[in-house]
Amino acid sequence: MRISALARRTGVSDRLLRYYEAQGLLRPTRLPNGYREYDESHIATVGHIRTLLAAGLPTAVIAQILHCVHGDGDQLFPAPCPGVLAHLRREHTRIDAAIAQLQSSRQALDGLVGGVPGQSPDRSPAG
DNA sequence: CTTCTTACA
DNA sequence: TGTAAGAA
Repeated sequence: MRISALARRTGVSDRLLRYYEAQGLLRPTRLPNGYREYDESHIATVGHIRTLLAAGLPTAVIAQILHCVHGDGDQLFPAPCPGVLAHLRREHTRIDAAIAQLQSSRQALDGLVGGVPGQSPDRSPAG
C-alpha cells in the first residue's frame, strides 16, 4: 500500500510517516516511480512505534529495539533480545528522576506561594 | 490526482 | 505541524 493508505489505516499523518522513516523507524520499499510501498506488517509496526514513543523512548532507542518487539497495535511485549529490557528500565529510571525533580520544584513553589487557588483559565493562543 | 524532496516558521 | 514550490 502507498503512504496515504497507511496513514488512513493507522491514523498517523503521511507527514509523520515520512518522519518516522527519516528517523530510521520504518523502512518501506520503493516503487519504480519512487513512491513508498508499505505492507500489512507496517501497520503493526506503526502501532509499536506510537506505543514506545508514548513510553517516552527516544526515536534513536526505538529504532534499535523495534525489531525485538512483537504483537498487534498497542499490545506489544518485549522479546528476549539483549538490551531491550535494559532500555525500558533505563527509561523507567529516567522518569523516576524526572518525577523527583518536578516534586522538588513544586515544593520550592509551595514555599513561595501557598495553595494555588487562582489557576490561569486559558493558556493557548487559539482559545 | 498522488507522491516526492526540501525548506521555513 | 502546516504549508509552499516544482517535478514525476
